[in-house]
Amino acid sequence: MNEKFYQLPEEKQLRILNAGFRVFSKNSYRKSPMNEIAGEAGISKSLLFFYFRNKKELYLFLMKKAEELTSQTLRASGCYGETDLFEMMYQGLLAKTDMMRKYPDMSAFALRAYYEEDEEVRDDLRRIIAPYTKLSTNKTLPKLDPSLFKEGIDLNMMYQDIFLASEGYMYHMQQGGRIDVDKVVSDYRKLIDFWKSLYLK
Amino acid sequence: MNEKFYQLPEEKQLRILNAGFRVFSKNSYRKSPMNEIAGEAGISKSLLFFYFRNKKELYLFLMKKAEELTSQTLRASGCYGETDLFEMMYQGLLAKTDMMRKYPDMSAFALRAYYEEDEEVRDDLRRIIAPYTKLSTNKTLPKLDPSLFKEGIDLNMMYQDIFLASEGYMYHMQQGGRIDVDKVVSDYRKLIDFWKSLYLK
DNA sequence: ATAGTATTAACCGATTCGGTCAACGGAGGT
DNA sequence: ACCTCCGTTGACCGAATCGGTTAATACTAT
Repeated sequence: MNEKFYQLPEEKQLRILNAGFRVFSKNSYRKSPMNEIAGEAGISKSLLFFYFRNKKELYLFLMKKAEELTSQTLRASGCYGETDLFEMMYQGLLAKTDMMRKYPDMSAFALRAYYEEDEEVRDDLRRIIAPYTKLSTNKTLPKLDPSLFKEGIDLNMMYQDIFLASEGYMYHMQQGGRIDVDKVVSDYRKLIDFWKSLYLK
Repeated sequence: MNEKFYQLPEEKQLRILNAGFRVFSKNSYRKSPMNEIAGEAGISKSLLFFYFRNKKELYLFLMKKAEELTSQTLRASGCYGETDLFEMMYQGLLAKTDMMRKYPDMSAFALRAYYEEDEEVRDDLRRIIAPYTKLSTNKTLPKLDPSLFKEGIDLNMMYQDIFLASEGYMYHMQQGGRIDVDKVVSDYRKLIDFWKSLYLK
C-alpha cells in the first residue's frame, strides 16, 4: 500500500479503516465493492485506489491491522498478568470493549475473514491468521488453584459456564448495530461479582 | 408463489428452501443472487423463477416459512409446559437443535433478515416479524418460586448467567460451518445438570 | 503565476444481475 | 409413430455493477 496513507490525519485514516471493516464485515469479500467502502469513508473511489493498489491489498491490509491491533490491545490490557481467573476475564472483556469503541466493526470483520473462502485472498489470509489459529484453544481451562474455590465445585464445568456466558455477552455486543458499551461493561462486572460470590471461598 | 412448489417431492422442496436460507444468510438481500441459490439447490435459475415470480417473493416466502417453523417447533417442544426453569431451557435448546438438523441455515437466515434494511423488502419484512418482535423480552426472568433455590442466590443474576451461557452455546453452534450437533446437546445437558446442583436445593 | 500535491469525475471493458422465452426431453395416450 | 402435456433448461436481454485507469480539477504553499 501507498506510504502516503500514513501521512493522512489520523481521523481520516480511522474513517477509511472503519469503512473497510464495516463493509467487509457485512458481506463476503467478493460482494464488498470498493466504491461502497469509499462512500462510507467519505472519499472518492479513485482516492481509495490511490492509497491501496487494489481490493485485495486493502483487504489484507485490514486483516493485518486487525490482527496487530487485537494482539497488541490484549497484551497491553494486563489480562495475562492477572492471577484471579475472574479478573482476568474481566480485563479481557474491558480490552475488547475499548477496541470496539474505536473500531466498532473490527471484530466482526476479523470473525468473517476467518472463514473467508474466496480463492483470491484465501491463501494470503491463512498466512496472516496462522499464528492466531493455534492460540484459540482457550476452551480448555487454565491451571487453577483448587483451594481458592468452594468445595464440591466442578471447576471444569464452572469454567465452561463463565466462558460461554462471556461469549454470549460478546455475541450480544456485536449483534444489532449500535449498543451502549458502558452498560454492557457494568452488566458484565455485576456478573463477574456474582460468580465470585458463587464460586470463591 | 406457484402452487406447483408444494407438489414437489419433499426432498426437493427442502433442497430449495435450504439453498435459499444458506445464500441469504451469508450476504445481504441485494448481494444474494438467484442463480447462486438455484445452483446450491441443484436446479436451474429458470426453474427457480418458475416457482417464485421474483427474488422478493422467494425472500419473503422464506421469512414466512422460518417464522412459521420456529414458532411451531417451539410450541411443539413442550418447553412452555415445563415448570422447572432449567428443563425449560433444555427443551428449548433441544427444539432448536432439531430444527438445525433439518434446516441448518434457517436461524442464521432469520437473524440476518431481522436486521435487513433493503428498501425493496424492508416494509413487508417488518410486517412478518412484527408479532415476534415484542416477544423477544426474554431477557427478563420468568416468575420463579424462590423456595426451590438455595438461600442467598440472586435469582436475577442467576438467570442472566444461564441465559447468556445458553446464547453462547447457540452462538457456537451457528459459527464456523458444520459441527457435531449431538455433542453440543450432550455438553449442554451436562451444563444444565451442573446448574441444577449449583442453584437448586 | 507556478509548481506540486491531494482529490475527483468520467470513463472503460468485463462481469453479473433479475427476469424472459423458446425450446428440449421424457412419460403417457392414441 | 405421432401428439400432448409438463417439468426443466440453455440461451438470451437490457440494465446495473464491478475493479481499475486516467485526465482533469481543486487546493496550497511559494
